[in-house]
Amino acid sequence: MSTVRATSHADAHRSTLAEACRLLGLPEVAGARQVDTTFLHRRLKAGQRLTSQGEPFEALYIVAEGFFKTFVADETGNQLVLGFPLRGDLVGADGLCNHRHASYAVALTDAEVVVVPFRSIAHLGRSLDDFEQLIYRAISRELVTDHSLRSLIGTLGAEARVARFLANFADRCGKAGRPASRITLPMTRQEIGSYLGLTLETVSRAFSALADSGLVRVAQREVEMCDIDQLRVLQKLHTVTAPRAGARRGDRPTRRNVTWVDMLGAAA
Amino acid sequence: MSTVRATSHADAHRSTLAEACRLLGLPEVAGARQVDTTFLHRRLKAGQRLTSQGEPFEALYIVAEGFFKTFVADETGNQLVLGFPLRGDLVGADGLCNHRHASYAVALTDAEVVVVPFRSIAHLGRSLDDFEQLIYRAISRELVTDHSLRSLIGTLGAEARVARFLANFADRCGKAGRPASRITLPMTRQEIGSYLGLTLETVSRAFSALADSGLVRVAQREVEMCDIDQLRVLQKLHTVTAPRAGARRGDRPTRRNVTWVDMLGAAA
DNA sequence: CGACATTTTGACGCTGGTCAATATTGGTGG
DNA sequence: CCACCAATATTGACCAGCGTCAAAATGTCG
Repeated sequence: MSTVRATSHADAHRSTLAEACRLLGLPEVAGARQVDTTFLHRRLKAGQRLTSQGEPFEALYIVAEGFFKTFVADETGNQLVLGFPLRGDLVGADGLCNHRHASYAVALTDAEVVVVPFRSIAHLGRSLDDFEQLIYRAISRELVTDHSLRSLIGTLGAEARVARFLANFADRCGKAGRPASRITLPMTRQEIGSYLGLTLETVSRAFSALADSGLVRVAQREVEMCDIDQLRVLQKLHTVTAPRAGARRGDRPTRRNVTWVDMLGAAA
Repeated sequence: MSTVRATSHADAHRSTLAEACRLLGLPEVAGARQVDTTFLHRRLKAGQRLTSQGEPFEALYIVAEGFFKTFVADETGNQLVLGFPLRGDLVGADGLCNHRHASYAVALTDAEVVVVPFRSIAHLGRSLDDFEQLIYRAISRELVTDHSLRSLIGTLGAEARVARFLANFADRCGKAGRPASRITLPMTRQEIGSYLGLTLETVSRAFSALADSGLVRVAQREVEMCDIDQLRVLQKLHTVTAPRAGARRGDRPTRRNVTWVDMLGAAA
């Protein structure tokens, strides 16, 4: 169940309403099976846009595979990252308000989404009143996650933000059916920084600090979570921590060339 | 719960669906006049709670009069302010997701809300399919405002945050039918700071700095906006220097974020 | 009038932004 | 296959914005 949802046979390009419920992680709506409505899928390659700020709102999207980033662009053109949707997340809900998308959504990897057309939202509810509740709850969940992010940015220090971001992202990867302990980040340090309200340098330093304290192993975008629970609760992690078992940084400059596989082998 | 009963007796006011639309500032739904459904009002005194984190979700609320603050409380008990809803704003949408309220809503002044019961959301849509769109758009608007706040906190300095907060709050007061140039803040400095991710001292200093530069006049909670447009676009205001268009904190040179432009171009 | 909450202002230190140099990766062409 | 280049990551040095601690001023309510 790693890739495309098993929509029976060859054409895997459509999803039933019941499958959409499971994908969202919400309890299946009553009577979903009687409805023969199916939703079209859409594939995107890395770098492709799904929505654009200001463009007419046509549909909601449920991520079925791959990673996205959503962001707004201010007047000067630089972007502020709002989130990193992955499998099971809703994309495009901010377009309902003015019938115009209020943010960009770009695929960070090859991806696939379930397309929920605006017409379906408007009319399917007439024949199936549980469907609307599904959408309500999905949008409402967006609000809740947004608020928890606000508490992250508003109160915590840089290292704690990065730590919780990693724990949160790993959890979501786990729920999406991927291994949660070893992840490959689909986004750059700059994008993480924009998301957390930090600069890319600070993010990089935070990664190093977390690695020094043994909570994670980092090699570029490959991250292994050594102590997820600690990451999740981390409030403060000062610079100079206790000497950790393992390689001390700085004693072998050229030893840095260890690959990701090498590190895993050495640890075992 | 008991408070509902307490205020529901006798002279409690009611609103029609069309009135709710006007209150929300959204285009009136077609066929709204044919429906005889009316929504009960509920009055609150200053300090009274409208929703509580964790309590069962029963209804959405549209603020008709007065000011609120919404906040979440972490494990240690101190609160993080999420927003300051006033007339026309939706309150309680984060409860749709898990049928439990995810935040507190407390009246900062004597207030009045329109109660939209959960049952109405679920069943009225059947008989009037435009009604659900009204709720969709109201919730979606919450998302959009949340995102704009994120950009505020993530990128701007303390004085710019306070300046834009004042401009934004004044605008909303204007839309709510109050004079926008002279407002009485219903919240404390600490609550503003929590909302903006700052300490109360920093908020106070920002007020003084803005007053020194002549953009506002501040006397405790009485604020007079002398130059709202300047406040709205303020990005940096160091000390007593004239407001010059300089680089904002957290900004990077334009050449460094060519990535998203490339992405947009490539994806088109 | 007195106790308390809120606000203002000051001094100091640390976190994190800024500038800068280097290392690593990935892609392209000779 | 290797040289070359752009994008990304890492690390260091510097310092300023904002949090922290502290005290005084102003406002509020009994």
